[in-house]
Amino acid sequence: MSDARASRLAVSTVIFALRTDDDGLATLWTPLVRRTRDPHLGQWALPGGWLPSDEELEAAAARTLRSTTGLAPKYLEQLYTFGGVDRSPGDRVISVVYWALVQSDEAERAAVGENVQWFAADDLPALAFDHNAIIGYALWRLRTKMEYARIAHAFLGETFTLAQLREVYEAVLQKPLDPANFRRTIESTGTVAATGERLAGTPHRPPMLYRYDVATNLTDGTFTTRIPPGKPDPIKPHPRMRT
Amino acid sequence: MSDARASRLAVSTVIFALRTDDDGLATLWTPLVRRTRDPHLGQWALPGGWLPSDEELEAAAARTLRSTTGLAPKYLEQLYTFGGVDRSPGDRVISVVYWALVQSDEAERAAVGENVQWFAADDLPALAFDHNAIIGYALWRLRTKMEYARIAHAFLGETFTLAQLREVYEAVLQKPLDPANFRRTIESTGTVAATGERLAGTPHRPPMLYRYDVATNLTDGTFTTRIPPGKPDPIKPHPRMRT
DNA sequence: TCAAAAGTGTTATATGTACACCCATGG
DNA sequence: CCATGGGTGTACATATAACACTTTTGA
Repeated sequence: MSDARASRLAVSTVIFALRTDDDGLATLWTPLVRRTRDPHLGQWALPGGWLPSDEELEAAAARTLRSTTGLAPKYLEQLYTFGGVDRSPGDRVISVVYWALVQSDEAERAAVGENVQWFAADDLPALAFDHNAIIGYALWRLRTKMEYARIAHAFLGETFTLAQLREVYEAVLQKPLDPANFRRTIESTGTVAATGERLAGTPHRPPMLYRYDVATNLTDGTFTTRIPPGKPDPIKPHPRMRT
Repeated sequence: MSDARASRLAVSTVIFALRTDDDGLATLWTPLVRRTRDPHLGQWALPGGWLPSDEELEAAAARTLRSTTGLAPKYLEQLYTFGGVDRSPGDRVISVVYWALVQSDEAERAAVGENVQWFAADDLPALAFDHNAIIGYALWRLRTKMEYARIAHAFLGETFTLAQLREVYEAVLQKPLDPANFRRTIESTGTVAATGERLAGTPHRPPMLYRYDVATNLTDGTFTTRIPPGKPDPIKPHPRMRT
C-alpha cells in the first residue's frame, strides 16, 4: 500500500526578545535549535515538537519555550497553522505555530549552547523547512500588532520608564517616535500607572517608573465573543503612533 | 494500554452570506449541517471533515464549502486552530477552522435540505462541540476586519452600486453609515472603479455601477512578508468608517 | 553651570463627522 | 411635478504630528 501517508501534528514557537547591540540600538532576536535528525539535519529550525495527545496546544508552545530557553513567555498567541502538503519529506506535517515575547533582560541570561543559539530576527540564515517564511510572517504580525495592541511591556520587567517603553516601540517598528507625543499617547490609554518611584543613577533628570496597569485593561464590550475559547483578552487597542 | 489516545485532524469552515429578511434588513446567515454520527448525533454543526493527507488545508475548506452549499468562496481565510483536549469525546480532535464569504444572491439559491440548513448567525441554536464559540469568534473577526480591510465586495456580484456596498457594511457592522461620507471614503481608497454603466429600473435617479478594482489593490510595501506562504494578499487597509 | 534627558505647552495639519443642498429619475 | 435616493459642498470637531520650551539631575 504505497499511497498511505500519515499526517502528524507539531507545535512550534517563534520567540522574540530585544537585544541591545554594540552601538546601543535595540533589535529583535530569536532563539533557534539545531536539527539533530534527518530532514535538514544540522540546520537551524524553530523550537517545537510533536503534540502529545493529552497536552493543550498553548501548553505545548509554552513548554517548548521553556525547554529551549529556560524562560516563561510574557506574551503567547497562536500565529497560524502551516500545513502545506510538501513542506516536509516523509509523513505530512501540520504545524500549529505560536509566537511569544519574553522579557529581554532575562533573555540575555537565557540558555545557549551547541544546539540553541540566538539570531537577529531580520537577518537569518537559511533555515530548515519553511521556517524562514514562518518567522517572516511572525515578524510582520508582531510589527502590525504593536501598532494597535498593548504588548510592548512584555519585553520589559515589572517596572519601566516611558523611555524604555518607547525604545521597545522604536526597535520593533524600526522608526523614531516623538518622546512628547509618545508620553501623551501612552498616558491617554491608561495602560500604565506611575509607581511613585523614580529611576536613579541616570546621568540626567531621573525618570518616573511605571507599571503595566492590568486593572484598566478591560475589553470595550463592543462584541461579546472576541477571542478563541479559553483565552482571555489581555489586549486593548490604542491610537496609532507615528514619527 | 489504556493511555494511548489518538489525535485526529479536521478542517471546518464558517460560511457567511447576507440575507434580506421580510422588513428589508440584511443580516448575516450561515449554513450548518446535521450530525449523522454519534458525538452529538442530530445536532447542527459546522461543515467540515477529516483532512486527507494529500489535500491542502485551504483546499479542504473550499471543498467542504462547495459540497455543502454548491458555492465557491469569494473570500477564504484561516481563522484559528482549535485543539482543546476535551472538545470532543473519544479521540482528540484538532480542528483547523476557516471562514468564508460567499456571494449573497448565489447563496439564496444554494442547496438546502434535511441535512443542510441556513441560520441567522447572531441567533443560533445550541450546536455540536464548541461550534457556538467558534462561530462567535468568526463573527467577531468578520466585523473587526470589515472595519479596516476590503472584503465587503465578496458578498456582492461583479458589479454593484455604492448603496449596495454600503448596505453590506451596515449589515455586518450593525450601524447606519452616512451615504455621503461612505462614498468619499470608498472612492479615496481606489478599490472600486466606475464601470460607466448605471443601474436602471430603480424608482429614482439611476445609480452608477462599480467594479472591484484589483489593479490598484497592491500591498503598500512596508514589510516584505505579511501573509502566510502560498497566500496572496487581497487586502489593503482603509480608514475607519463611523456613524 | 552645562549637557542631556524628562516632561509640558502650543500650533498646524490631517482626518472624521454632521448635515445642508442640488440632481435625476419613475411614477 | 413631486417624492426619493443619488451625489456634491462645506463647516465643525477631533486626532495626530511637529517642535519650542521649561525642569531636573549628575558630572
